Amino acid sequence: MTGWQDIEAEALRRIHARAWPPGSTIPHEADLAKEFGVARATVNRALQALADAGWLDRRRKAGTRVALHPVRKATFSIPILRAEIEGADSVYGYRLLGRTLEEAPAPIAARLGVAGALLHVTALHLADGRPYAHEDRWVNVAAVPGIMAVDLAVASANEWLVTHAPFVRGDYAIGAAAADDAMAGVMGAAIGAALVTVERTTWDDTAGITAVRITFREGHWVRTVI
Amino acid sequence: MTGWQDIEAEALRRIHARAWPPGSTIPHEADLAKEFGVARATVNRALQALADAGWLDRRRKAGTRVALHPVRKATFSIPILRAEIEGADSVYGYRLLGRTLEEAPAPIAARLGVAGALLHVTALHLADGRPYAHEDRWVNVAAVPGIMAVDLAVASANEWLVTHAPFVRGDYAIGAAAADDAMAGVMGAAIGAALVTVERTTWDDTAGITAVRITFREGHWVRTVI
DNA sequence: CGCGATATTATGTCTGTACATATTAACAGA
DNA sequence: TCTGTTAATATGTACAGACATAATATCGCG
Repeated sequence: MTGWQDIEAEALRRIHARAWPPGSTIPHEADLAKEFGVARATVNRALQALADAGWLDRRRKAGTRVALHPVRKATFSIPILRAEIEGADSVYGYRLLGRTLEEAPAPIAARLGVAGALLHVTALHLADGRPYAHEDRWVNVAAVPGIMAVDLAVASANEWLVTHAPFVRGDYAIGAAAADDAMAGVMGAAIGAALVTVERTTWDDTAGITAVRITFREGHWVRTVI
Repeated sequence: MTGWQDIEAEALRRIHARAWPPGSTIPHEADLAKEFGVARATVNRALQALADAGWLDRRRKAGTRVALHPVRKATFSIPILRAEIEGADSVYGYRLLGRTLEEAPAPIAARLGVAGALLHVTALHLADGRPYAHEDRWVNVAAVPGIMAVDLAVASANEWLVTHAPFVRGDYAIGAAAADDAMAGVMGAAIGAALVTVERTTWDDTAGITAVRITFREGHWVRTVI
């Protein structure tokens, strides 16, 4: 019982065992430092980690309280589709379906905060030669002009953007959409099948970068651990 | 430029500005400490936060490298449905549809690691009197026997479990399901509508606690910021 | 008893030093 | 030139002490 990670684990055990019940104030850092025979800074480090994870609420002077309802979080990594497909031991494939410079629908233009023509890219991502995800993307070429020189028949817009267009904020949503004729056709799904759909928009310091809608194959689930 | 948060912000600015490009090693902590006129521990604290957020990879001796592809994470809070509905300024309502003690389907029994009868609860969560989410839940009564005494006609199983059954791990998945006759009827959705479906299973130290499937109303999206 | 001012105090942060650990660099020998 | 051993070193951690900040406790007065 010497390191901050040991102390973190013991504190978490006491929370789970209800020795420190939800809503209650736990012993002070100085007291816990005495109990464990370590420096106060070491206790502080351990409790900081638990607070970051949502188990504790901490305020100067007010003390440290076990969160009443620990806000449980589910964290999904936003993978590059290639990594996701290859990570499942499948062979990744990519097919560009369309690439135009055109005005985006009003909601997307509003979201990206741009007027004028955007690069519109549609593509298919394959796993073992079969459709895995359909991508429908709008890119603000004023923000990332370099993409105009990229051969999107061989490399997906996302893979290029990940390395050339760092974003400072984004939004992300998961929904469900019924496959219409076109989507059912391109994805090899039943007409009307419920497909997981992800929408993501990213911004850099000054402008919207890209808005994308990804529609996954029938039966796809987005999974994580809590 | 004195506190660890200032240093964190400046480091992040350099990452975004590509002064420290992806894959490259950044200056050593000791050097940055000299540059900023602070203690090395202060630089360490700032870089730790950036590493926790995924911007940096750090190894003893090897130094600190800007993540090649920062793994972006989307973090969703797993709210109590009442809080979610009330948080959207709607009136929360709850209706118990069914409560039985019976054997669970094999996959669920396997997942919870239990044999024998489980408490099976179905319920409807309402927003402004209209269906918001349908809940289909299995509870391992051997793990949480107290639930047998709970009047689930007035309080949802989840609200009781949150305060009485802390879990130490869980899994979480978001998918899409087409509304069949029964679901369309109870949710007031079109038959065949694509509905966002969440499945969650939680375990305590020794056993599975509960497995739940929540089907949201038509048009529901799970949203967060990156 | 209630309110405002002051004192106290628990967490947040910073510093400097020391030691631990994992990784890279350097060196010697085959 | 390659391999194994040793040395050097950058981050990880711990300690002790100090100061800052925000919140609670205490005290005095009307």
